[in-house]
Amino acid sequence: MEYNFREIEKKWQQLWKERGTYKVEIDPSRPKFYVLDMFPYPSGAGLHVGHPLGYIASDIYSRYKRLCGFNVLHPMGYDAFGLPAEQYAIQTGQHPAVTTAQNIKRYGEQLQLMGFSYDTSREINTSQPEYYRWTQWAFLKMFDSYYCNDKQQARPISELIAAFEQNGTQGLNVACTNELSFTADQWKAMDEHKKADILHNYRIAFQGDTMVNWCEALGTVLANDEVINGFSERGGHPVVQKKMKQWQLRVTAYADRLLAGLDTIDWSDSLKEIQRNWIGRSEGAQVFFDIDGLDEKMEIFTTRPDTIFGATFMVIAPEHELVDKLTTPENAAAVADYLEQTKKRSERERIADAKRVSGVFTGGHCINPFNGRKIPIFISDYVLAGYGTGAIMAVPAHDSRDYAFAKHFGLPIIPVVEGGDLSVESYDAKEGKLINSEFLNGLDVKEAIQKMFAEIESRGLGKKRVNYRLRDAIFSRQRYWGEPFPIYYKDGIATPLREDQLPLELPPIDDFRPTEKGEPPLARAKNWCTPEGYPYETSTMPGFAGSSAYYLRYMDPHNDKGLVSRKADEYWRSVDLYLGGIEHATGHLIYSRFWNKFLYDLGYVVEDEPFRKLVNQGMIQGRSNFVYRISGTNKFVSFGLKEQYDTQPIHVDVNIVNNDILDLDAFRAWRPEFATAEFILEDGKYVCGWAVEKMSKSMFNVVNPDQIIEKYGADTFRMYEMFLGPLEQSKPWDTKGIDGAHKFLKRFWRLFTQREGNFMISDEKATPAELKTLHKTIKKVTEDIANFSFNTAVSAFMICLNELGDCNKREILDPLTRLLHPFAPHITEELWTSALGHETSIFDAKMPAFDPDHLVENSFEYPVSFNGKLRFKKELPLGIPNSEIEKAVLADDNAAKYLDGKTPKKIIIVPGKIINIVI
RNA sequence: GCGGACAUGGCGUAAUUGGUAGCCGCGCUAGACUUAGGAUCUAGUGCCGUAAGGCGUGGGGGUUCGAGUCCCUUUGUCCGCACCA
Repeated sequence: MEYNFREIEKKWQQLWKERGTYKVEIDPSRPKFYVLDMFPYPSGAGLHVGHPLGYIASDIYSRYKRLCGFNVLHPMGYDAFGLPAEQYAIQTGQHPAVTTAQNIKRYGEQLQLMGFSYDTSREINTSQPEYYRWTQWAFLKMFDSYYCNDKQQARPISELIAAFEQNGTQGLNVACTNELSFTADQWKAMDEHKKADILHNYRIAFQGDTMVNWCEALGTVLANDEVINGFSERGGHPVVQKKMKQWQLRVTAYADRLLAGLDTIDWSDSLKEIQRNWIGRSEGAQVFFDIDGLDEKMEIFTTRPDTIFGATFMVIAPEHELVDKLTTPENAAAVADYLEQTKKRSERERIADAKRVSGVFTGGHCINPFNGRKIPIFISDYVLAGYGTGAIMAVPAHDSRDYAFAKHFGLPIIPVVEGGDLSVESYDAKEGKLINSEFLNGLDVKEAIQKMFAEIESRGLGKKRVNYRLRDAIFSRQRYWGEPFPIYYKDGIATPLREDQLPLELPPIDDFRPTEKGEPPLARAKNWCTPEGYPYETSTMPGFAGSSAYYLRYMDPHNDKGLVSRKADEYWRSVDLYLGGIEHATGHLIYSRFWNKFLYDLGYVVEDEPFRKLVNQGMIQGRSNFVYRISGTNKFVSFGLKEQYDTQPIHVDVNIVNNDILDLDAFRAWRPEFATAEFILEDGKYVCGWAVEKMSKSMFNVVNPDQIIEKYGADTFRMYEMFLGPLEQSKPWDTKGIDGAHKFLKRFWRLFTQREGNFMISDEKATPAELKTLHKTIKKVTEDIANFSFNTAVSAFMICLNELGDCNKREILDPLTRLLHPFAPHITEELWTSALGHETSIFDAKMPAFDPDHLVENSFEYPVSFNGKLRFKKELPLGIPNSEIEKAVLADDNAAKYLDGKTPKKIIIVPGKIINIVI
């Protein structure tokens, strides 16, 4: 009986569906385990072989945990709002909802083919009102909250209003955009507009002016992580800086907790490091400098207050608010000119000539508060408006950027730390003795920094302060295909809807472009206003909104009373294993943690961190094939001979190439222009060249899982993807090699059917050797799954079959089938019921237990070839003490010769063998 | 520039975590069965050498009885951040 994978896989996928095999419910009698994949954005191209890598790994883990007795939640869904569907709609007029639904259907079919154990009754789709209602709900909660630094917690905004009425801003320690100061009376005297404005300064979801990444081609703003080197992540369009009023989320309020939380979760060090860098915490001092001739002070941030005696000038960002006041009439023209110049330079250009020094003198001066010296104030775009206070004290002797600036403008350079050669470059190191610094002289840098913190505070010049690189998340997009904000404008004041008015559904429109006035497409919607006629917000939420709390929704996907019920949340708690790509390190994985912590503060969820363990699967790249056309002809020369001709490489569809050998007929049929192609072969074959590239249609290197499954079956596909290499590693897809995995399954099948061609299982007792092989495999595979080392687990199965020969004993095959099930669910399910005769699904079986008794080595050998002098091989029974082994070694003739009368210093013994004898 | 990861046969990789380097698979070679095989099975396959033997984990150095593994140095590849004060 042949291994008919097509029939078997179809049969079981059907049965699983009918029986609802993978449906899970809360079950307090069993421990829970939550395994989640980062849900896909359903693109029009469908899945290629790279996408399922993580899904296969998580499915293996889910099934394994289930077989270990856990109640496993393993859901899947779709991140369905997003730019590509909208871009497609602009081009074709097709409503994004329509194309998205089509794509989801296609994805669902493809996923189904791979035999995943998803509870499909929990499937979610972020673009459906039943789902995004809760995204809007969370937004309302954020709008209605501020962050209290003392309590380290989000609190209702009403508390803050009460505090303002009592004491104004007196004694306030809360997260805010700008430090404001007013009394209770002033607060009470403000009108509604003013109060609303002030509150935006404190809300966790708030509106405010900010420099944004504006993408003209897409007609929308983008978050920092959506911009790559000045181009949009999606589409690769240029992005410029622009000041705009935008909805934002006060992620910065959580910076410290986001940082601290990293120590409590089981993520890779490299990923944690990326997040730490992204948050970019730095300790320093806020210092106020007097401005010569002005009443105001210049606030700066520095991590090196110890170098303040070396500050020979100040630099402010072009966008700094004091620019106008500082500029003296004689410098006005030059300053205006410079500002004009920097405005024109896009972010990209600024990055491109990061090394070019540019700047202009304002004419204004600051007074160094420690030595009273007057120092000039410059404007330069190397100081960023968005970081710190947008102003710095420049210490050219100990900061390379300040050094370059000082050299360029001929400014004085005063060393204040010993070391380095200032004629060549600045000395940036954080070590050495202080000089030229009055009371700091002789101190070590680290001591001096601490001393200065104290001095600055005691002299009332400023405070010790922590600064973050992390910015508040810009939360609005001038686009159609996203969640509408549950906000309307009453007399121009942003007003939230009530919770019972949710969801605010996305209205239908038929033209998806921005309006002529440059408003977002939603402005085209008819009656986009409340029943009273107040207009709704026309921008929509960004891509990360819907994916920030989706893991909570899976716990209780049909609840219409809340995002997740307390009961479901208390049972499922948080994701135990999260699988996905590293590309979400600074986007989704930050926002989700923020979102979860916010809900935690409000008491809606019980866990502070959403993803306990996270594994980043590598990316699967494409392996492109090339043919070599002899220039100006329709003749193609095989790879090995191409040097003899003048050729051009041409991408060829990898699906008509097998093991780098071109299928000539298929090639001629591929495209009309190749119908008459001629070939120069080597050894009768046309060998193609190859290269590793991104998997994409234009490279003709997309391998479709459907085709692989059609040819080899899902079980083979699953095993082969795992066998390809370590899960975390990126690697090119190469179909060649899949035969090995397929051969393994055929051999496995044959063990059950080898005699007569029908299933035939022997009830004979297994030999010790067979048991040893079985238990060795159980041990290895179990450990490998726990370590996410699926490639070595697959190897272990192959070794197991090599060792078993044609053993068809139940005592071996029954546990082996269970062990293999997570990897190859269809074939094992079939064999479990048909060949082994079990009545219940193998998915409800138990993982075989590993018994160390069967692993006992039966002999101790010491084949040693040491320095080419000592050679012997003896067998000793295992389990004897080391002293006995040593005695046996000393009694050996060859060893005696080698030792030549000397006593060995040490005999190095590891289980099963002697490694070395040291004289 | 800063931070991180990696480097092993023709290829993907493995190595009990400091203990016989190259497991498993692909590919290749030879053979068996077969009308045929892109099926199956057997044997071989790191490199040089007929062999004995020698050499081998990017290069150089070190620690150790012993290093793919640890340390220093160097080269190369990939990734993250990038004027972050």
